[in-house]
This record gives sequence, C-alpha cells and structure tokens, in this order.
Amino acid sequence: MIHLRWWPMHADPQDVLYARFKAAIAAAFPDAPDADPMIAESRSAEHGDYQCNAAMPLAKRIKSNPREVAKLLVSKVDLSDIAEPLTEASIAGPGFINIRLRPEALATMLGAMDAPGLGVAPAAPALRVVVDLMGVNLSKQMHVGHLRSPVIGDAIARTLERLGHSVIRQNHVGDWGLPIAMVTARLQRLAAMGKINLDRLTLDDLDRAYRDAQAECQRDSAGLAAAQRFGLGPKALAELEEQVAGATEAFLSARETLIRLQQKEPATFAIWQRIADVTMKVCLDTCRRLHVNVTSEHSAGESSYADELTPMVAELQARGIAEPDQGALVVRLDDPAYGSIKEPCLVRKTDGGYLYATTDIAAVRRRVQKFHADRVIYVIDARQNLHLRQVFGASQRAGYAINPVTKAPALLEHAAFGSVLGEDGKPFKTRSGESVKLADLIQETVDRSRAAVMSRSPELSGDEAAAIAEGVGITALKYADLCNDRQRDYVFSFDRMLAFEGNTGPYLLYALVRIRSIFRKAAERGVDDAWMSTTLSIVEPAEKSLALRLLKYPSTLGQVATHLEPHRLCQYLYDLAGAFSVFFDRCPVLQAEPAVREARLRLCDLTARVLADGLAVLGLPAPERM
RNA sequence: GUGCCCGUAGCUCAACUGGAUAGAGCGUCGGCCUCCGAAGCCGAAGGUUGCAGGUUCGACUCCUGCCGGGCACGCCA
Repeated sequence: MIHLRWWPMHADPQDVLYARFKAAIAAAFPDAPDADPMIAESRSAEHGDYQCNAAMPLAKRIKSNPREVAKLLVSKVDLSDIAEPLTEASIAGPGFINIRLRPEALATMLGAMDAPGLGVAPAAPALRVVVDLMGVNLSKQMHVGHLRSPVIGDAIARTLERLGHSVIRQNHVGDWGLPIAMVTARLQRLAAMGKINLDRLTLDDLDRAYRDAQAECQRDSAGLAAAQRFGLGPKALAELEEQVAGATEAFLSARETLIRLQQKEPATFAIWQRIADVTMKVCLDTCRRLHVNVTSEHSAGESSYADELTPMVAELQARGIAEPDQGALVVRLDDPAYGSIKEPCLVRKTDGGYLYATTDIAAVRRRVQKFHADRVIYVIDARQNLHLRQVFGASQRAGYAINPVTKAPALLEHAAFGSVLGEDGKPFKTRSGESVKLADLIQETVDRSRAAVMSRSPELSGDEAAAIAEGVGITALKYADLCNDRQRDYVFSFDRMLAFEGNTGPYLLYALVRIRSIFRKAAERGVDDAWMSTTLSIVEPAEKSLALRLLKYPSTLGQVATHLEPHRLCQYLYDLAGAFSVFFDRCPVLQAEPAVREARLRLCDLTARVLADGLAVLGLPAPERM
C-alpha cells in the first residue's frame, strides 16, 4: 500500500485526508486513479469531523455499488495515525465515509500550524496581480457609493498579499475629460473675477463648482425645442434661447479649456493641479481613516493615459481591430473568443473624442504589458459589467491581455458588487434625497461606536474611549460590508453593524480582546511563559471544535483568493470567534491545573493570532481592549 | 425588446460551488455571572429555498419555461 507521509507544513486535515484517499483510490481502483477524493468538512458533529464522498461518483463511473466501493476504500485507506479506525459503521447513507480525527493528531497539526505563517504556505507560483480598487472623481465629494470598492478591493488585495502574491493597487482616478474641464474653466473664470480664492479651496467648494458647471453647460437645448413645439410665447422663448446660448458659451469654453489642459498650458494646468491636490488629499485621508491601503503612489488617473489614446486607437484601426461605424470607431466583440457580446465597444466618438472605454483599454494594456500582470481584478460596481466585458473583450482582441513574460493570457476579472441600500430597500440616501457624504457616514459610525464603548466600559478615560471607538467603528462599518456576498446589494444599518451581539465586527473584536485579557491577567498573577513550549493537547469537545476551526484557516484564505469573496473569511472568523466563546465558557484557563493551563494558554494564543491575522487580512483594526 | 444579477425563517444574511436532517444573527419565549470581560454561552419556536417541469443515487446549487425585483444596453464617465 502506498503510504503518503504528510509533513508539518500541511496543517490542514483536509489536505492530509485528500492525499490518503487519493492513494487509496489509486490502489483500489487502478482504472480510475484520477478520481477526486471529495473530502469535505462534515456539517454536523454526528457525521464526524470530515467525510469522504468519493464512493458515489466512483461507483457510477465503474458501474458498481457505492457502498461496496466505500467498503473497499475504507479497507485500503490508511488513517491510523490521524483518525479513529474506520469500520463499516463509518459508512453511512448511500456511501458517505465519516471520519473522526484523533485528538492527538489535531494537536500535532495545530503544533505545525503554530508558526509565524500560521500554516499558510506561500503561493507557488506567486503571481503579479493588479487590483483596481478605487476610482474617485476630481472635484466631487466622496459619498456612500465610494465605500464598497476600496473596502472590498483592499481586503482582496491584502488576502492576495498574505498568500505571497505581488499586488499592485490602482486608484483609477477620474481626473480627465470634459467634466473636469468644465470645472477648471469655471474656477478660472471665478478666480479671474475675484470671486474665489484658489489657495483656500475646499472639496465642498469644488463639489459646488462641479454642479454649477454641469448646470451651466446643460441649461437645456431640449427645453428650447420643447418650448418651440408647444408654442410658448416669444418672451419665454427669448429667455430660453438666452440660456441655451449661455450654456453653449460655457460648453465651448470648457472644450477650449480641455484643449489647453491637453497642451499643459501653465495657467490652466495649475488650476487643474489644484483641483487634483484638494480632491486627492481628502480621498487619501479617507483611505487612511478607513485603514484602506491606498496612497498617492497607487494613483493612476485617466489623465495619465491621455497621451496614449491617439496612437493606440490609430494602431487598433490600422490593424483592422477598430472599424468605422456611423462616424464613430468601434471594436466588434460578437465572436465567442471576445465574449460573444452583441454591443460593439465604442472607442472613438464621431467628434474624434475618446470615451472611458478607450482609457480602460489603455489601462489593461499598461497593467499587462508594462506591469506584467497575470491577473487583473476590477473591484467595481456591478452596473459596469457590460462595460468591463467590452473592455476585456476589446483588450483581448487587441492582444493587450497577453502577459509578455509568460506569454499566457492574463486573467481579467470583474469582482462586481451590489449597491448600498437604505433600510427601506431603496438606494441609501439622506431623508432629503441627497447622497450621503462618506465622511459624514464614517463620523456617524464612530460617534455611535463611542456611545457604545462608553456605556459598556465606563472605566475608560475619554481619550482611550475615543481611540477605541474609532477602531471599533471602522471595523464595524467595514465588516458589515465585507460579510455579505459581494455580488448582492446590501442593506446599510448603523444599528445592526454596531450591535452588541451577532455576526458583527465588534463581536470578533470582543473575542480577541477577551483572549488578550486572559494574558494580561496571567501576567498579573505571575504565570510564567512555560506555555509557549508546552505540548498542545485537545481533550474537551470545545477544544476539539476550536482546533478544527483553527486548522481551516489556510484553506479559507485560499478560497477567498480564488473566488475573490472576503465574506468567506468573515464567516470563518465569526465561526472561529464562536468556537472560542464556547471554549471560553466551558474551559477555564487560568484556574486550571498547571499542565492544562499551559496547553490552554497556547491554544488561546494561537486563536488570538489567527483572529488578529484574519482581521488584518480584511483590513480591520483591532484594539487591545474595548 | 435583448443581456447580466438577485429571489432562502417575520427581518438581515449563510450554505465549503452537486452531498446526509438548509444554518447563523436580530426579533419572540425560557435558562446561565460569589468563577479568566454577559458586546458572552445554552435551549425552544420559526422553512414546500418565488412557481412549474427536467437532469440523477442525491438539487438552494446545474438545464428549460414562467412570476416578481434590481441594473445595464454606442458617441456621458
């Protein structure tokens, strides 16, 4: 019989069982050596800890009885060192093989996991991954709609980094095009008239200027046409004509400004730069406050692609990839190789201008050709799905998505997420229908968090409480977002995210803080650190389920990385915190006799480290106490 | 009209991507602090997984058709 030795790096029982059953299948069924062992965690404790579900598909494949197949597997597989002996009673239902791990084996595997890396093996091969996780627009206040992308994107980026991949974050700043030119033109005019001081600009000023500029340029020609059609009086018509003339004037001025910007004409460019500085300062401050790892070095604005567009589109046209259509230039994508997309991707307008798709194609090109990305992840609103599929298809058709080093196609993925809804199920807005400023949202979360912390822990000083409330609030806010399946819309609720109980950020922090408290108490009572080198032992059921949960950590990170779903890690941490809470309830640590105490201290320490690591991977700050 | 996403306990969400009796939290009811932090633990009640078919040993999961909701569909970004 083939006996695969597992080595200490493999702390995950599922991996070990996989290898053992793989060997058993090869030995028992030479005709089907490639069959999947199908090892899964058991749902309920009655069915053991793990189960092998390979017998059913295997039986079908070789046209045999599943229970007979299971019997043969049970007789061939060698689990003597890790599991309780398998018998016919281990076979249940149509052919499930139930496995109960031996406590000593769990202790050994935990020991293997108890290393700085917590059992997480570095990815092989390590990939280069670009994560597009933010796209603020210059001159616009950040609002709720800007929350999910950096929160989810940063969690994904951190997960990939934790697994040893090389991650390049990208903040795809909307800093170019006619809208920005409109604001620039307006500010230039206001400054010239002395109505605004450019040195003292705030984002609120800019936000107002943005709206005014939009309105100014759009005062609408549609309205004039309607007025003429409905035969309004000459006076009304004259007023409207005047408005439209004004709008046209503002519009033309914006276009001229755009041209001056493209030429980097100093006076105009300086104003644009000022707008960028003011906006980005607020954006990056917000990221810092949210514990989102996005800094100035991750900024890759649309403006940085501006000079590449003309030559790129010319090339696409020359190669016949882009073709004229009704005066515009499009890339057709109806071929299955490019996604079978009926709607062609528009890359140049009739007036010669470019679109955001054009910039996004240039971005794929830079990310793969220059940064050598193996994988590019777009953490963007689900509504952009068609747009992104078009960009991906066009980039693939152009050959821009082939990694120049590996010659393999880069994986282009849209990690789509749903909208933030209010408790009424409609898009989250203020009572007056305005969009909620992100800064206000964060502040309100932290304020509520402070009230909660102060009522729970009145002994804390004001400063301490404030510092803790900040971290707890940020964790609550981000966790509420991360713990749902990204794809779905989610309902925003201050009350729920900061709830004292249930699946929330504070619950996880509370579990961690309680463990840390044990160690503080231990130090106070003069308990030495002999536990660090003690032998782990798993005896009580609560210890066992905690151990089983701990051992799932590395594979959970792997799942998050492949599916780009941080909520799996949230669920894991919630289960881990739950398993710890039960352990905490049933298994006294400091009061136990020394040998037991030491083993439990080590188990607590490992739990704390996994919890802390998981929280860090999600980008959630954790306090020492709360 | 076409395409994408979603529909699971009263509410908010899971379900290891085809596995056993669909799980948590909130809310409701009932227990547990002279004992390491009760933001905790234990128990009870609550389901025809939108509907109808199909695929198979086995379906919340895959396929088809309906119903209901959201979103997107060339010269805005």
